[in-house]
Amino acid sequence: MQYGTRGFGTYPEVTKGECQENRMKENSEVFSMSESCPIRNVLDRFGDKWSILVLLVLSDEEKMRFNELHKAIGDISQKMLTVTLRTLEADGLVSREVFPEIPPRVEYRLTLLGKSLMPHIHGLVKWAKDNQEVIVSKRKQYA
Amino acid sequence: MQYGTRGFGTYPEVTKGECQENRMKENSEVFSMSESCPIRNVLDRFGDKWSILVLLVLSDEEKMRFNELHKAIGDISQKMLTVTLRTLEADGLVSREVFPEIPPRVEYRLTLLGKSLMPHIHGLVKWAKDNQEVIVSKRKQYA
DNA sequence: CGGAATCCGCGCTGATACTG
DNA sequence: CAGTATCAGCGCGGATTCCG
Repeated sequence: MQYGTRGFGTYPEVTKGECQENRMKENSEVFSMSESCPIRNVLDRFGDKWSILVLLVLSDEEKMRFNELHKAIGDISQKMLTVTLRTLEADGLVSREVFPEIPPRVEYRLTLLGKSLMPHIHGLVKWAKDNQEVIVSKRKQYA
Repeated sequence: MQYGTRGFGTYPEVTKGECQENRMKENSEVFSMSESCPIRNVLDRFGDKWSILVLLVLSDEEKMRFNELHKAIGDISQKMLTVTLRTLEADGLVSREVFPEIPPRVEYRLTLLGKSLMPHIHGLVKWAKDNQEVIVSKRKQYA
């Protein structure tokens, strides 16, 4: 089992590197910007195991209940679904509405901010779909 | 330190869920497709800590040597840079050319496949740049 | 210069049990 | 139904050392 398969693990104080200016040249798009770069601060949020999947599933329906999401994704644990949703909510990408009923009902939906992100996610997914076979085969060839 | 900050950790046999059909509705874009979905198989590769950053840096120059990449990224360890580059190479996104000289010289560059991915990455980065302040502030508000 | 190899700690993840 | 709480384990990532 070589590395690179996935994932993180430890992650102590590494990001203190404040994105290191990244000295992007004329291509510009200077990342640094004061204390923290968007790549580390924002994109890392989708580097977790489930965020993108949750966003994709949510983008298919106007609103979804907790268990709808759970079934739609399938192999996510309750805990991680909760954690992922909370994070997305904290970032303002997903809204959470609790209905004071019994049994409880909670509806999740994308916020406007969340919706504004989706085109880019879908672009990435389309690329992934278009190229996954090539990539998988290359991956096998690779000694 | 609450969860959601980042990262993975253990990751044993989870992906066996073969993307669970994901029953995408009329919005279509059926993911499943036989044995594995592109999201899990391809996008997960960029969920690691460095891949996107390496691709971005590489997209700025036609070719880069190992230590150029190392300096450009700044706070990546040699090991992780090597691992990341090897993975990207295995996936066919980056090419690696070794020059039989002393001292050794190795040049990395994006392949055509890698270049075809960049527009989507840049789209994501632009979104992140445009919205990072909002997100960071929302994150702070969130109790 | 550009790695390879090794060791090891930290914290995310999943499982399980419990609750209003 | 929609969570919360607790816990243990494992694998990622960093640091270090060595090499051609």
